[in-house]
Amino acid sequence: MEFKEAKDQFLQTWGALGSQWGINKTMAQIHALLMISPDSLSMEEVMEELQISRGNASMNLRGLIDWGIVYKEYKPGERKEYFKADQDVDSLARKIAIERSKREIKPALRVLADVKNFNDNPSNEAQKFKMKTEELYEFVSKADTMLGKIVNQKENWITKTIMKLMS
Amino acid sequence: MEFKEAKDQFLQTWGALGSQWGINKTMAQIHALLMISPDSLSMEEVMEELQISRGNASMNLRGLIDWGIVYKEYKPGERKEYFKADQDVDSLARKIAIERSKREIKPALRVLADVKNFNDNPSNEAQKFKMKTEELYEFVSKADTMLGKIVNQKENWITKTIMKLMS
DNA sequence: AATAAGTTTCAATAAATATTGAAATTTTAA
DNA sequence: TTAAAATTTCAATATTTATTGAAACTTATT
Repeated sequence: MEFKEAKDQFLQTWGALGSQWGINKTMAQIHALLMISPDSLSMEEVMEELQISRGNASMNLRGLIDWGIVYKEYKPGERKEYFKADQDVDSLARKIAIERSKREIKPALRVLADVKNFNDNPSNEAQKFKMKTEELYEFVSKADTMLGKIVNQKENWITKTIMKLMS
Repeated sequence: MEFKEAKDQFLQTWGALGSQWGINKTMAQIHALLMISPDSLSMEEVMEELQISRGNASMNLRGLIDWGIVYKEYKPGERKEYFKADQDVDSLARKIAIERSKREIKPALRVLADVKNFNDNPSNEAQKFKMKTEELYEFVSKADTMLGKIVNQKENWITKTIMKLMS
């Protein structure tokens, strides 16, 4: 396989993976592109490489900056902005995990906490509901804690986690 | 909050959570509904409760059965089919994890394994690409292993994992 | 074997999401 | 200031994904 071909396939695959794990396709692709680029890239270069519009590039670059995984860079004597990705693979995963917990899991937990305390009602159906929602609340809550624990170990968290799980 | 209201809100929330974690909204809602129901439900009942069409109910029930988290039940003297969910919360999460690994992570890994061995090329860009794709391959591969380890502990895997991560 | 009850399929449609492109805005250099 | 360069915004459009509903099919009953 030639380099150009390999690169394109990589960008496609990483985009698809990203869109399945909570960040959209273009965002994942831009991030991937910046990751593998030796130098920081201008918006033009990103547009060109991924064949996307200016608006799309602008919005998704901002998105990545909001997520804290891409940074702006200014080159001396140059007017335009350049972008570079956080070089650390782990930090991408960590930030996705944190963000998803905040945006999805925590809000869902609040609702679960709420509904499991509905005005009591002695019917069989209501009793089972209470039981199950309590169980689900516990489960989601534990899963969220687990995610936090995995991801908050400072470095090499995947390796560390696997090690601990060996025992 | 009244029971009916609590139930509806629960079904909504669980559906939203599901759709963010790789199973579609209706599927997650049907599963949730079956989980909290004391008795198994007919397709009619599912349609009625969630206000969805027959086709939708049929396809998503089949999907849940394919995933192995919902079962058909036949009541003596009754012609229609009834459905009940696996009562175990853990098994839902376990099956989602297994399925996602199989459908998304493993295929992506195959591509990564492939592209990182492109026909070598001494340019700076190509060298960095090689380095990063190798790194990403390692990362995804470890993450997949970790997911497998977490989920393959037989019972109480979340609790066990949290315990191990405490040390 | 005919018919009614129940289920599945799938083309058509709707809903949700992502992308474009050009006008409006902001920034910088002369 | 002014004007060119760069970026952002957002209504229009395209794409993707989910849902409907009715015809086709399957299964059970008489």
